[in-house]
Amino acid sequence: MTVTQEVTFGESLDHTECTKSLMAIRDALDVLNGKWKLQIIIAISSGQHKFKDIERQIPKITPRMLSKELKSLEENQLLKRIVYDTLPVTIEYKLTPHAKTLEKVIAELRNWGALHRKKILGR
Amino acid sequence: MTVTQEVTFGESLDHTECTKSLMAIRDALDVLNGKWKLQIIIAISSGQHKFKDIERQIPKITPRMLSKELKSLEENQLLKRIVYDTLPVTIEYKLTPHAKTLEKVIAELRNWGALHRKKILGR
DNA sequence: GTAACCGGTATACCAAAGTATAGTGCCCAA
DNA sequence: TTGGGCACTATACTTTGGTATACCGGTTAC
Repeated sequence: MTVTQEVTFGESLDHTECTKSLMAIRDALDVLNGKWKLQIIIAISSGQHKFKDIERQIPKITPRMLSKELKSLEENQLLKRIVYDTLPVTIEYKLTPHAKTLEKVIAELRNWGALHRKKILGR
Repeated sequence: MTVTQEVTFGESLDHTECTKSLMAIRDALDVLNGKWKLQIIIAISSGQHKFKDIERQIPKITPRMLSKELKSLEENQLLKRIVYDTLPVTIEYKLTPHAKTLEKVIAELRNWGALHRKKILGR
């Protein structure tokens, strides 16, 4: 005998628990959101640490957006701006260990995104 | 002896692989993005299936946004709009099994979001 | 000295996302 | 018959996100 099972989402949570979860999820999404953040993270991860190098690696990004997004990522402690006391000063952007903790999230997003793509484009 | 380890992001990927991954991640983020989508999913998951009921459960949402977001979620096959041939017609929004597959992603986002919150607000 | 590179900032603009407010057509109950 | 609920849509507006273009001060290479 087959009955239509209600599709629910995780265990039901009481109101405050639910609000807390929602805030956490929003926080995570906000950190990753924006047209360029992921590409910047990838560029740095792939070995580009200088402003101009990152700019060159990401097609069409403007210095304004790069500057903005670097600041946002730094505020979120995903990267650190390091000033070397050379002449002229050199500046490097490096991912922090905290950025590393994003890996699992990103892997899940990638997996689901790929699954979703198949689903929508008709396997 | 301690050396500063380079923080990299997953295994390095070649360019096409990387672009594919990026697209998948973007797809996933886009599905969840928007101020109201998660709350709508939660409302439906928690048993509200009618337009007005969902609207009442989500404070401050306007019917315009609810309508838009429901359409977006339906396009992404996360929910289905079911029209019952009653008088007057009743309409119900139900999550699909595909929505269920989002659970792991959302759990990861929630976990990381909570971790991040602690990190930023100074444990 | 002047042209070019680095690491950005400033100003103006444009487009997407979200809000506010009102109104539609249908049904039903009093 | 009129007032209310349901499931929305329409129009106008504001806010946020992103683009385009130009420029800045300091440093080196010619």
